[in-house]
Amino acid sequence: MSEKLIKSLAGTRDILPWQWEKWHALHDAARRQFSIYGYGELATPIIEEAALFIKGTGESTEIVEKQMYTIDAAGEEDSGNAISLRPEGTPPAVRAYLESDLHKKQKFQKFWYSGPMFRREKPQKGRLRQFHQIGVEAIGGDSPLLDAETILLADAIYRDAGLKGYRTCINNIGCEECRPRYRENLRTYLRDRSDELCPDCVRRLDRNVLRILDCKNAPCKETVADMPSITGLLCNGCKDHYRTLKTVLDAQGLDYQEDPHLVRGLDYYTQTVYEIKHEELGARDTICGGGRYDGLVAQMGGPELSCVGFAMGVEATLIAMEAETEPDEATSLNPDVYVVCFDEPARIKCFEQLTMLRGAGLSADMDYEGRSAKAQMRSADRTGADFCMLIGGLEIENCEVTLKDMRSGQQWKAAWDKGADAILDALA
RNA sequence: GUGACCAUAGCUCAAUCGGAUAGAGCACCAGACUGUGGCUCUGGGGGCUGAGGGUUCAAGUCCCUCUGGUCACCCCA
Repeated sequence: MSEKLIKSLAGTRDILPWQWEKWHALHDAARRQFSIYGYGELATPIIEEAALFIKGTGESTEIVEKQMYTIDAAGEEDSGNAISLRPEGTPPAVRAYLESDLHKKQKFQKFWYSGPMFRREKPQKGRLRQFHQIGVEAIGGDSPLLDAETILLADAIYRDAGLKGYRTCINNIGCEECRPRYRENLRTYLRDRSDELCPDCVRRLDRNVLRILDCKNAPCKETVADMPSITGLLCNGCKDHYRTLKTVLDAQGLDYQEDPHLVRGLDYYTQTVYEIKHEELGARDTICGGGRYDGLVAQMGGPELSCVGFAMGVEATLIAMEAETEPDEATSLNPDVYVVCFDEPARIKCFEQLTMLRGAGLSADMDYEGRSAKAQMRSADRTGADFCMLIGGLEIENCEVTLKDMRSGQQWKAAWDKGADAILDALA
């Protein structure tokens, strides 16, 4: 073994058998709520044409510019066949919707998806290069009720999963009409005060003014705090949309807060944007982010359609869930029966009983390493077996098995072919 | 991508100023208990000190590079 061990790539993780419980708790909660809310499951490939994300996610976004894993499928430079590992789920969902002509059958569709996404960035806790998202896309509806529905859905999933210390922030960043107006407004306002801004924000003036709103530097925050918020500059349509959304959320009793400085990173968001944050996560505290993307479908060559959606970060959410609960023991398999072999000649007969137990639908296991009876009992105890079936020369001679209740310590005998029945009776 | 900090047994951590064979708890294995788990006691296996180079009589300890992680930034789930 002088070979050097190959390790997993930076920012990628294995999920080991005992780590699945929380993972499934979240996914099961999500599936329950998707069914209740009427969202259909959609799976799309992990690889897509790079152009899908360049057009969809946005050419100038950091994700597309620097973080996409892209290879040239034809093995040639500029062959036009570049394919990418998906960095996010929305463009593929829209692509699938358009490609399957679903909009011609029924314009309005609601989907959910879950799976791995890939972004080449510096790994950190809850921020991996292969990470997982659970997301929804409601395509073809412009009602603020739909915005409310997705927000309530995300909340329902978290409540169902037992998560507590999170808060929901919402904002409206304007439509194609009023956002450019606001952006210009913001730019002229801040340009006069550029000496108060950090170097990053000076750069943002031209590239992405809205991002200055959630800069973490104190001086920038102060400068921005005096700004007229976008809420006052929204067009009437956006104002109405936002007001209705809040009315609906209020009526549902959802605990949320307005954050006029909430801005999302992707280009395609319009109007409603929201984030769910968790207190345990530190600076990067968003566990779910979403909003409306009314221009995206048309931009990708489809009809003019309005959409809303969100994406939950699975790893980030799991960190939040783990922070809230006591670190519990590694989950064990808890078989119904563990078969213990007293002597070597009995081993094959033990396996015979093991198969019978399994055939009866009981979860059962045994030792395969030829260890002592004592060691086998320890294994039985550690895996959390409810019963042991003990077999040695004595039992085989008498054509019976010895059974032991691991909680009470009581032992009794059963006929060789009645072992499984005896366990089933004891379990009932 | 930028900056800072960190890396010692399966896990959590020790190791004085650069000094001798790198220790402890937990976990694991075995015995006490000859056909039986938990509790107790006793013993045992386990380490290229993340990898590679350098300084030195001497490196876990100092310097450089790499890898990985953590934190903040960029950005975002």
